[in-house]
Amino acid sequence: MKLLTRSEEFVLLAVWRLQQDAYTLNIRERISEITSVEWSLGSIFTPLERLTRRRLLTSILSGSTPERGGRKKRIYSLTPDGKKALIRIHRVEKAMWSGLTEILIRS
Amino acid sequence: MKLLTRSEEFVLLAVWRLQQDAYTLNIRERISEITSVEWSLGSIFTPLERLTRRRLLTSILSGSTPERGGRKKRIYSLTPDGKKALIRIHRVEKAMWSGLTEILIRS
DNA sequence: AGTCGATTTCCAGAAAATGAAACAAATCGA
DNA sequence: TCGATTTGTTTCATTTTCTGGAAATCGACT
Repeated sequence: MKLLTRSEEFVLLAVWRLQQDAYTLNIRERISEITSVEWSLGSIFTPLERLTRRRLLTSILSGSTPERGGRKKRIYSLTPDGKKALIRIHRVEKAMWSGLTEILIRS
Repeated sequence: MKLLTRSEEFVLLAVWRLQQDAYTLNIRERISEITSVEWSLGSIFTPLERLTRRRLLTSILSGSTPERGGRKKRIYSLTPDGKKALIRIHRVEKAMWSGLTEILIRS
């Protein structure tokens, strides 16, 4: 199985963190905040779609909220495979950085 | 400035770790080992080229070794910008994972 | 010269990322 | 009720990256 790309990883992490608030616009905002980079809608929606197709994510259409413009949101959530993929990339990243962190940052 | 892609990150880390032994074939082997995934030559060479073009890496042609077939290797090394990029992605990853690591792995 | 082996470099097709625009549905106010 | 406004999703064309494999290099050996 392939490793997650960067945006796949970020999208999965944001979904995990946002729980029942995990819909496209929120996910994008969260990722933009944390990375200090502007992410366009396409850059979030494309991986969301792909991850759903591969069954690392599922989604349901929520009821609409009574705010102005508050239409139905598509709420995403992690599948067991999504969690596994996150755990795997986390392990690989850790191994890849092992021993280098302190040295690099001090140098 | 853009964030590093996954393969860019891995390539930079491998170069950093391998020091004077950081040439294409070695880099590929190292990354394949740690990730448990087969990386083709193209998958390593392409980011090496791109990172060099962007001045996150430099390279020199080493003297050849006296083994049979031992032609000159191209040895890569990190530039200050390369180190900065690594530090940056590390910070972002840390923020992105903050608080989630234990929960995810236990769940 | 010819062959072998280590290594680099090129290339074409596939996949992913990007930015912008189109589409949809709910609310509000005149 | 109708149009303007707001929140949200989806589509699309273009560019950038990734991928696997094949070709080109070049030193060493015979």
